[in-house]
Amino acid sequence: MNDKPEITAEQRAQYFRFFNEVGIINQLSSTKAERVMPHGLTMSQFGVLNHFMRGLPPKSPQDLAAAFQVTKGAMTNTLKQLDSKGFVKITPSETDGRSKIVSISDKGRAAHVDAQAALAEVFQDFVAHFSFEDVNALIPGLEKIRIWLDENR
Amino acid sequence: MNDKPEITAEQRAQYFRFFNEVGIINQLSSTKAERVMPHGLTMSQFGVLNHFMRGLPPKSPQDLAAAFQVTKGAMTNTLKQLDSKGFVKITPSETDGRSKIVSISDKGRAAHVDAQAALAEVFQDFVAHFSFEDVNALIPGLEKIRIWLDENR
DNA sequence: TGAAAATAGTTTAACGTTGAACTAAATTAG
DNA sequence: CTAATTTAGTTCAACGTTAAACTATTTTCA
Repeated sequence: MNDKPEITAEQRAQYFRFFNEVGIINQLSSTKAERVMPHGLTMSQFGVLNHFMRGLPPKSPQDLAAAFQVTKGAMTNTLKQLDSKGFVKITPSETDGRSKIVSISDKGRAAHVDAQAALAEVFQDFVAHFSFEDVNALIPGLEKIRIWLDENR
Repeated sequence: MNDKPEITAEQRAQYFRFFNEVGIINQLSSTKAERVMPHGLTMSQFGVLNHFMRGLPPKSPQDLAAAFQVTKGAMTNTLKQLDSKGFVKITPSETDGRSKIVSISDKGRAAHVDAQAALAEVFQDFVAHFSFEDVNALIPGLEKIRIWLDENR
């Protein structure tokens, strides 16, 4: 009938299963983490702080949205809350009147330390059950899939 | 200072990275899939139909919530919409006055066929880029982590 | 058997997300 | 140069989720 690559029903079920597992892991882990987060931080907010704490330079909201693969609207929302807590500095770009530059503040750095500690507590058990090698082995495969999904959305 | 298992900052970053990749994959894939879904089906709704199409017997909302690892409230919401579309039958349990029994309807079966076809279209490219073996290799690791997270929420 | 505890399901508020509509500024082309 | 297009950011409605409060049953056990 057609010459497209065919897969069996069992294989299709396994592909589906992959996305199912990913969905449940995401749901359970972020709920678990957010429950212990200090300063009312969400994982999205923590992600932005974490980004800058990794030594990355100030970025525009647009660049942050791209880095985290969320819409501009979602990033506006996240940044608004970080700003209201004084955890980031947002200044207008000097070279582009449409754009802004986001960087982390000292208060944000302190909050990140607290959040990191809270997360470490939660991940204690996880780390005890899943070795670094176990988790690390999964990352290249996940990364390839994530990149492809990003390029083909 | 303490005798808990210590991990390096680099290792902690990799653990964090794992959950990051999972989060992005989940977000991108479900948005992509939901965009082409027929009958206004969400992935949650499709999941329930799919569950029954795999030949599994009728179940209570509670059992479905457990199977999909969502709260009872979320499952109430999903079932309400499937019911309003006539895709499931919901009848009171005959042995327990608190409980109900959910099963798929003929209309639901037909909708699932349509949805499966729409998904197949979307996954066409994905399947072409990621072999069954690639994806399959990730599942046992993900499953172990999902089970642990479920048991330790 | 009767009171207390557990369980099934619903409802509601709060939240983060998408997608679309919108404003304002910058870039591109005729 | 000016008009059309693109880009950065905001706002808003819709949606699915959690958590918590609630009703109605069932189970436990003293």
